[in-house]
Amino acid sequence: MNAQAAVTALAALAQEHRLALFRLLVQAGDEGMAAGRTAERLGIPNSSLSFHLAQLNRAGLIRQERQHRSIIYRADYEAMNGLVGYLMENCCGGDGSCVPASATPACCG
Amino acid sequence: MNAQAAVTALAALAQEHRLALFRLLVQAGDEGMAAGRTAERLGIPNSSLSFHLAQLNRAGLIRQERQHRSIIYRADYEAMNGLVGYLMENCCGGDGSCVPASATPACCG
DNA sequence: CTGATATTTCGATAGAAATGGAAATGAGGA
DNA sequence: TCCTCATTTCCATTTCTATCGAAATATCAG
Repeated sequence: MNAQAAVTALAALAQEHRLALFRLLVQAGDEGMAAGRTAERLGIPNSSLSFHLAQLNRAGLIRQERQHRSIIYRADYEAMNGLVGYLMENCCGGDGSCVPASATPACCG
Repeated sequence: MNAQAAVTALAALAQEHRLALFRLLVQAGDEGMAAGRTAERLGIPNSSLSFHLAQLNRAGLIRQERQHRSIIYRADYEAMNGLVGYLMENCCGGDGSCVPASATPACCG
């Protein structure tokens, strides 16, 4: 994770619909969710949703996979963990007095 | 942490200079850093820096305290932890199969 | 091939955010 | 009080972003 990638990821998340979308996928887990289904759940037009999915994808926060006629989206947990780690990097001077390395945040890792 | 607050916080971090600024303060720890000193470190004009500090402050990610003629800024670790927790909330369906509650990310908490 | 379904691309409009110099504000020292 | 230092506010300009209907693309079933 570098500054540029982190800014891109944070910008992708810094929008009402995209944040809801990402959390929806985080909570959906391995199973993921089809694009159309997320549009239903969030109540926004398909074209808007597609735009937001593209942003999250470009930021590396989600992955897509075609399944029959649908495209299934999944959260990329590794990317999320990397972003969180970047924010907390060397917290309080990085002398280890603050957070033990073992407590580094990680989901599904 | 709610969606609105999270979007505000993420938007505050989704900018090259503000992200660098926030990480600088995270790494500075309890001691914090004066506004002018952060401008020096980041090499940006005071007026720009002040704008960015205000954004982070409005988002609740940093705190300020006057000390003599300077204003010392500090990262708000609790806010950061709250934001991270919000992103990971109910990860993978929230059945606990993914992240044990004890591994919830936390810095200085 | 034809029709149906799922998703993305296009395009125009409207709104929000970053920038930095100059001036204003606020606090402390002599 | 007067001066200096630290920080913020103001302002105009420029650039980036969200929105969503309509049309285009892609996959599959029959």
